[in-house]
Amino acid sequence: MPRPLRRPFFARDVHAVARELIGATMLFKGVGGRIVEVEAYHHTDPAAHSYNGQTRRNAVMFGPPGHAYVYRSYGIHWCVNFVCEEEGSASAVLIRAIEPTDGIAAMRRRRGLKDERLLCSGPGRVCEALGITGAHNGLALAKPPFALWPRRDDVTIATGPRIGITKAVDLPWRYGLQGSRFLSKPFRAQAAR
DNA sequence: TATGAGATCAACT
DNA sequence: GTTGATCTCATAC
Repeated sequence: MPRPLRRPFFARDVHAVARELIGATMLFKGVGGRIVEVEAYHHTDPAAHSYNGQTRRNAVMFGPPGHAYVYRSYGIHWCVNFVCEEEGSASAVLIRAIEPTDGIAAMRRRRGLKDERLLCSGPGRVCEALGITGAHNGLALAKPPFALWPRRDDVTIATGPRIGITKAVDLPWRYGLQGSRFLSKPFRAQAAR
């Protein structure tokens, strides 16, 4: 078994971390799977929550790397990020999609769905399927209930513009597993196939 | 396949 | 009062 991902893994450039998370395994209370889609956000990026400085909501982003930043999206959903770089850098990787491998029955129950493909194909869906809420904001990723493992296989990474934002819309900071059926949305090169 | 409405909360103007 | 790092369901084509 490979060593779990710990704080030094996250204390690096947010884009490097984002790329390396593709294919990595993420579990929450034993439920989860293979990360297939993420987006990178940096405090110099107008689309990032940390762009305009620290607030109560985004405080975790300004803290040490290797922690979970969970926020409410559109008043309805929860979305989880992994804090990266050094303390104060306020950069994070948004987890957008997972290929379910562990605890699929629990995910189906929480999501009220049969289709495995739709269990975790979007940031709000990931949190609902894994049971992540604002109560988990600020938790360390290196210990329970989180468990993270590096990828063991070779992957082809697709990049493209991020989804659902209105600022810095052209920056290609969305990263995904090329050809995965569990993406929230296909990448352009793949769609043109 | 594509577009639109509604749900609902915290930050910000 | 407006706006989102969203998702689901309904209706139209």
